[in-house]
Amino acid sequence: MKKKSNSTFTEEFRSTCPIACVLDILGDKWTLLVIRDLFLDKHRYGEFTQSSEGIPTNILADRLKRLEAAGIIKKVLYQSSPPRFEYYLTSKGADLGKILTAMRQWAEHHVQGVISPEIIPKLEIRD
Amino acid sequence: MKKKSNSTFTEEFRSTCPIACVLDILGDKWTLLVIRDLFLDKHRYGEFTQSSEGIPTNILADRLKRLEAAGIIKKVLYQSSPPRFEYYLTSKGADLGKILTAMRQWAEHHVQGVISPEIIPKLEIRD
DNA sequence: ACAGTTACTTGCAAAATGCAAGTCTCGAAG
DNA sequence: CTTCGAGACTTGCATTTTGCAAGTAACTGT
Repeated sequence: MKKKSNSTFTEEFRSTCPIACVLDILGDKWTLLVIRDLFLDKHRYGEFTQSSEGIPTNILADRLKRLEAAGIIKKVLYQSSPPRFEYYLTSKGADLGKILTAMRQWAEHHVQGVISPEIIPKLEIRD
Repeated sequence: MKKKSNSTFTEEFRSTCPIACVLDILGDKWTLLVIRDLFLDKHRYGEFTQSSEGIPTNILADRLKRLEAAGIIKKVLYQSSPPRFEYYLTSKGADLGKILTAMRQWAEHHVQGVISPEIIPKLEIRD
């Protein structure tokens, strides 16, 4: 009897390689910048749009949806009329810090002209 | 007198943020998979095309060109008629190892079903 | 009643990606 | 010779993703 491939895995990911999987989740020009902003203590839609790279609002809305679906961020209601949300990293999302740190260090060594932001001492997580 | 902004920096990069710069260099679905393959001791065009994710050949050619232009990889002639090249990481490229390691570890913790490849003991670098 | 704020959504043009097929150079087989 | 096949790309075009501008919706403050 053939085992039915129930797996959403193959639908979501190109291969079982961990690098490929990570890229399928956040391998594009914008996703990690949203994550970066969360690490810089930004939490609201408007704050993300104000970052210097100028993310288009439709892309931002899409990325927030995907990141929430992936369990990397969480939407938290902060006002009920009209309903408004803040976005926070989950612990899964907070673990991306190591990737961002590795990127920052590489850029500091190898890309002339980068200016690294202050590191936020304690990060708020919502699971 | 206004200083003329000679800087290719602003043409190449969206902002001075190190994360944004790294993403401008390798923030897409394929670039880091080519880098991964180099870390797995693959060096020829044909080897890259055979990886399980199935990179389209036009994309591969384009990424190799960009990575070479960015000083992350180096083309090395291994046969002269017809001229054939192998691609090697430069030391700048080899420093991306920390980013890949961080990604691998995140995936091992947070993505069910990934299968990590063996790590190649000593990596050949060509500067 | 009306302007302003926040958080999106929609429509469409432009760019990037993906697939198949084609090219070019040479080495070896017949 | 002539053809065949391998390796490394390139080209053409369809599909998908991105980017920009404008629009919408639910309030709040004046």
